[in-house]
Amino acid sequence: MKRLLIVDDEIRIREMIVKYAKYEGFDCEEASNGFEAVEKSLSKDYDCIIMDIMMPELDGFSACKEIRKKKNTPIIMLSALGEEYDKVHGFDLGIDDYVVKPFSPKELMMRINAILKRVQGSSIVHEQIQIKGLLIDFTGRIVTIDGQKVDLSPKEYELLSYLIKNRGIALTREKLLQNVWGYDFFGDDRTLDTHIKLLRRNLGEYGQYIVTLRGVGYRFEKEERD
Amino acid sequence: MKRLLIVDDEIRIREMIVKYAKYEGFDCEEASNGFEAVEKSLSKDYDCIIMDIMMPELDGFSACKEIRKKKNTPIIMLSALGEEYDKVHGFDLGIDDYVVKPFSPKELMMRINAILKRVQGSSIVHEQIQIKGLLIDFTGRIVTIDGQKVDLSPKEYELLSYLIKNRGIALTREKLLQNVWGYDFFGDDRTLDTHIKLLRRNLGEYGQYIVTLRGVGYRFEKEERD
DNA sequence: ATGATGAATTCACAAAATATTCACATAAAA
DNA sequence: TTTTATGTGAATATTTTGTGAATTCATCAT
Repeated sequence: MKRLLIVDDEIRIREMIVKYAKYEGFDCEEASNGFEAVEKSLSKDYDCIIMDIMMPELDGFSACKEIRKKKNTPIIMLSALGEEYDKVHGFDLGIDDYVVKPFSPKELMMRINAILKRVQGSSIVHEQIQIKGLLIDFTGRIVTIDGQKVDLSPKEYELLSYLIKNRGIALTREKLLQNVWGYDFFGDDRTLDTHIKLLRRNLGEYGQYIVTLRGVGYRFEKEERD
Repeated sequence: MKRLLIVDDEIRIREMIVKYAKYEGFDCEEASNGFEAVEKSLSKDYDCIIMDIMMPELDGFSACKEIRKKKNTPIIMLSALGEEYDKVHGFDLGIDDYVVKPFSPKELMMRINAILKRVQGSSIVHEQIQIKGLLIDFTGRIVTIDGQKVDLSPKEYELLSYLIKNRGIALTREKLLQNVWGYDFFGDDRTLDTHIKLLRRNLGEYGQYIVTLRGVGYRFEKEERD
């Protein structure tokens, strides 16, 4: 039986979803804020998480980000109409789908089923990007160089991911900080440099692919055609 | 139009796939064994390769390995039921997806489309302007002359950007200083000239495109130039 | 709780790269 | 020719990044 985690601060919404989900044969658990959601989802394996964006304590985006650090559980976001549309649409956080409130329970169930089917069918398919000998496996969160695993810290991995997913594009320092650190980073100027340094070191020869754009930021060099 | 390479020793399977793929708007080529597949895929750029595992001469895995030495073309493997173990093994070789035989053509098409979408995911449209051999890619912040990267300092790049975006238009020194430097530049008279000099030097033959308008400023020549 | 461990961040400089200035050469207008 | 504006190389100033060594944080096992 498929197990879902329903996250929303409004109990009425949770109950509504749970009711329909049970009817569809799902096993449901609930959480009323982001913290609970992160906690539960990391301690147990759910087949899918349905989570609201606006919540007290910890919002849906942040919770999603936290969960993604450790797990790949599919996540469907519930967003109020017009709320942070670009962010949801931006997909930076690894959201699998989103449903706009108010939604019909039927619609939501369809989305859940679609995702479960998709995930099932391709659960072994690893989303990955390869640049010559450098392979980033996003599904497994593994980076290898010529087949040898490279040990990266979480931040280094996040940074590399973002750079590589946007390879060939000039990324400003601000953009990098916003996307890898968060929308509220006000730390030291050298934090980014330091991580770039560590990343370059760990990537060995591939470190050169990270080119610095003076006065702007960095860019991961796109592989030239063969 | 997307180009596929279909590799299978059974002609009936190939034909079946080709038929559906053409219907979906793909351009198809075929190979009946691993050797042919390697040969073809290295001499041409395909958007995706669909390849059977069990084949005479050279099996799918070995062919995949060979291809990966040179190219990163997405590969979808076709595996007979019961080759489960091989699947996992296959992913280490850089296979992008697999489909179990017997499969529905629709399923295969979906996988192909999914992969093409994924691979092209990062290829967002780059805003760029080309003047003969001189290409300015604003998205990547890269300037190339006949495909060769040109190394420009931030100011040089900004200056070139502004000139080129306003090519064919006479730009006063004042306007250039205001737009490239800022509304509060009160430096030396020679600052602009010096940067123009450096820029011209770095642009080689294309330096001539920056024409000086005595008593006024500069203009980036629109097209013709002898 | 406590300490050990590894990661993230900060800090103070070092090292580059870039920008600006200056004195003078050159080239175009008057 | 004289005047005026632009081009240039070299010296100097400024800005931006890179780096190693703390320091702080967070996590985990004891």
